[in-house]
Amino acid sequence: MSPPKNNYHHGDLRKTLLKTTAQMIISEGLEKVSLREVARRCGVSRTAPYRHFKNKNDLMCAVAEDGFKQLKERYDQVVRIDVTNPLDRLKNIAIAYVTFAIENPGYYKLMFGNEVINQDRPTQLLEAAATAYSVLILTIENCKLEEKIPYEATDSLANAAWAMVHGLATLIIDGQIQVVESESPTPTLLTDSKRMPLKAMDELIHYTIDKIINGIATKSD
Amino acid sequence: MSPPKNNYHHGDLRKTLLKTTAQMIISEGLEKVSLREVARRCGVSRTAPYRHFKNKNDLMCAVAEDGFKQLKERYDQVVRIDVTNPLDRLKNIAIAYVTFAIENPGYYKLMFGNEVINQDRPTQLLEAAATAYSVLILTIENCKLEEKIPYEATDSLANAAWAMVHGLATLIIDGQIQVVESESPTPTLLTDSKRMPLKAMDELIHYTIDKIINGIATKSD
DNA sequence: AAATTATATTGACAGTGTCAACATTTTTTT
DNA sequence: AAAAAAATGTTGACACTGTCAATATAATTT
Repeated sequence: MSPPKNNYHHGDLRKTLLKTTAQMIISEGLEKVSLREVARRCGVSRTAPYRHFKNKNDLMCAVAEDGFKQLKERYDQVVRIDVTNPLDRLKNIAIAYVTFAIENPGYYKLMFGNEVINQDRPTQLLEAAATAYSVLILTIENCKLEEKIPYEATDSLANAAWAMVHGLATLIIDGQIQVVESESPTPTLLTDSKRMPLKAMDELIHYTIDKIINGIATKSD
Repeated sequence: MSPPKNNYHHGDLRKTLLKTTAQMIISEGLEKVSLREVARRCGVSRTAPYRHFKNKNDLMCAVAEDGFKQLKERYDQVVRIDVTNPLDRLKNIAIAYVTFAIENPGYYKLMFGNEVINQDRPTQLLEAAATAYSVLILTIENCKLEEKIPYEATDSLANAAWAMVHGLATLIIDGQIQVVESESPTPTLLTDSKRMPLKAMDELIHYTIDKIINGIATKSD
């Protein structure tokens, strides 16, 4: 109620914990996030977070939930764009997905990996994930209606499409396909094919997504 | 030289450490592997491993190297199989890749993630990875020669193919696409599309790989 | 036999997540 | 308004982790 506060009770710790964790993921990286360090940065003791979250997993799940909402936001922006061919919308969704991963690698690993978050995920998180996923489902269903995609099970199509863009995203953010500034001046090994300049990286993304859409749009048998 | 040994010097610790680490990855899971526990199981003190490996990263890299050799072995087995259409060989490679990941999730995450292994990987590891990768390269080049794949840059084609199967593999082993025993009796949420019986999982793998091959085999523009 | 090298050990430090026990503040109930 | 209850925060402790320095022992070389 009164602004100065007694300084024992923080006042809005839950929100501050979430914000601080998000900032740490963005600037320091997901693996650097520790409950103790987050608490430290909130100016609070090591165990204070336990009054607002069951444990670290619980806190991270809440952050991941927000991540899915952000991703959904991007999807919505894409869906608003008019397209003549619904496959273009599917392609735009794919690009938005990979772009999100590249711009928020920490968030992405948190949301789609299970190194930080374990398997018991709260309903809210599952719902946020499902909500984002539903955009893909709807987009695919629309493609089917306009006969741009074979009339196969939407779930299978969605899983396949998801798997493919997920692979592209993770390979890039895990540094398996490396981005370098210019043409690599030191051709050391055969692994050079995985190191490529920024422009080439962008080309690879579009190239791969084209292949993905092609694959999805082709009947499989 | 003499079999009984003095029991202070282990005798063959390096090899034992590698074997024990591999066993732990397989039975306990990658994230459960700690240097101290490995040492414990080898009946040796916490810091003994440091006489044989620079640090934990170095040990894990050596294990990962072996993983790439195992993967290469599987590729070689696949390549020995005769096919009329070279695309079938590419498909078999893809299946071998995903199967390896599902059967050895710990190894796979070690090899293709960067949670355990950091970015400075020894040359030997890079070489083992490149050797396995070269099988994919050769298979693709063969497809191009027989005009089953458009004549685009092999690197781009390989990266695209790799990304797609990598996504399928990681989604499965990270439990994002769940395997359940029977038809799920409790239809809780929309997320049900991701939980599927074992047979369906196998079908999804083949289905997705078909899509991937289709995509690769289609000219992109 | 002596010196050197390889190998293994204990002690220590700075981290981590999480629990129990305790303190303080806020809210609710009497 | 006073008392009880609930919410929120703190310190101490435990069992882990990776890694370093200093030390001890065994094997090898000189």
